[in-house]
Amino acid sequence: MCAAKINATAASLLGFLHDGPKTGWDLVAMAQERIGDFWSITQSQVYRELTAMAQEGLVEAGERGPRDRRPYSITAMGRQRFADWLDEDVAEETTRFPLLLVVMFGRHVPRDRLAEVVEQHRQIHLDRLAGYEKDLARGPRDGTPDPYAYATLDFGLRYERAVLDWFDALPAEIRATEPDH
Amino acid sequence: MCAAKINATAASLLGFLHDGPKTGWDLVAMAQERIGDFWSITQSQVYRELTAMAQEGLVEAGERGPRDRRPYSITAMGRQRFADWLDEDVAEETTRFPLLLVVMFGRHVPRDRLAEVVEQHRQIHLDRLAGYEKDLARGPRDGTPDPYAYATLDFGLRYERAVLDWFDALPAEIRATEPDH
DNA sequence: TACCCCATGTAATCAGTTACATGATTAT
DNA sequence: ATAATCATGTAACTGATTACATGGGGTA
Repeated sequence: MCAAKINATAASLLGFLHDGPKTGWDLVAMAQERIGDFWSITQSQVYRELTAMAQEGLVEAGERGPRDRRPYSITAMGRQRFADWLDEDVAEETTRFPLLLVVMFGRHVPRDRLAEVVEQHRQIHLDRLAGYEKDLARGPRDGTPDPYAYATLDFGLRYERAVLDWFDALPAEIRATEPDH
Repeated sequence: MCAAKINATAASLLGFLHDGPKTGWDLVAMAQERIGDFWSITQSQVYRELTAMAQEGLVEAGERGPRDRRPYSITAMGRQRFADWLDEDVAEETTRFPLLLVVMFGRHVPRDRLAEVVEQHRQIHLDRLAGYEKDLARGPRDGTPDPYAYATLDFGLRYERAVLDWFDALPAEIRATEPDH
């Protein structure tokens, strides 16, 4: 009942808790901001993992503060388990890209509809790229450069640029609406 | 109890069934080959979805053939539901990239370990790119060019190239092992 | 006082993964 | 005969998502 492997979501929470106690609410916001672009976490998960980790002794709940805020801090066991997680094999990324499904089944999709969907998603990626570029321009949150955070941002930038290049290279069958005449 | 929304996995199966009856086994292989790179499907899921869709009347099970092969064919209702699915909003892609978590928490990772993990994954992406390039060189499976399949392959190529460029641009703190002297 | 945001938590469901059990057919 | 592969299916579990319920605290 002790050395159960933790999952990446729980590990992330432990990672954030290295910087000091945080409430579930804080962790949700923090995860959204710092890893939300490549690791989605919901509020439900956070509270569940915190409860579970508290039971295992990886984190400790502190006194409830105003508005029922309950800060959790990481324990020595929690640090150990986080280090263990870092020592395990790192899984490959999983991508599930519904748009590519629609494209693959493109011959069953009315041409105008396909072009519409494609254009919608191109816009999404344009917006995401713009967001990343704004983050880049703003620089590190606390002024001190963090090569690790920068590297993940750089990934986002390169990814979105690659996706946009892909959109631009799509053939007319997929990208353009039927000429009307 | 009728118009329940189908999920993307079920929709994909319906998509494949447009080309004629297929068994669960066939569908697993087909999905792996044609959409496996951006939509993972397990054998368990396929059989479960087929059973469920049969109950809803979206597919019909045929006679069992040799080796208990049981071909499913799509029904009119199935075609309709597939078309409905194509008409819904297409969800954004979800990416879960454990390596980026490790990088983000890089300051808690021993330097050599970090470099090791990074190198392992660079190799994975090199291999994937090589695989895609081979697919590209081989051309369409049945000789007839398919712009839709080509577009998804093109995505894979661009994605892997972008990831590799990212690896190459990583700073020494992340990519290089400690110089020993 | 009324309203909005902060904050925690539960319930229900859906989706995905792993592992296993079973038997048929083909090839050696 | 036996091993490998084809083929279907179930069980158990883990993880992720959505929706909802509850109440505190600050502000207009």
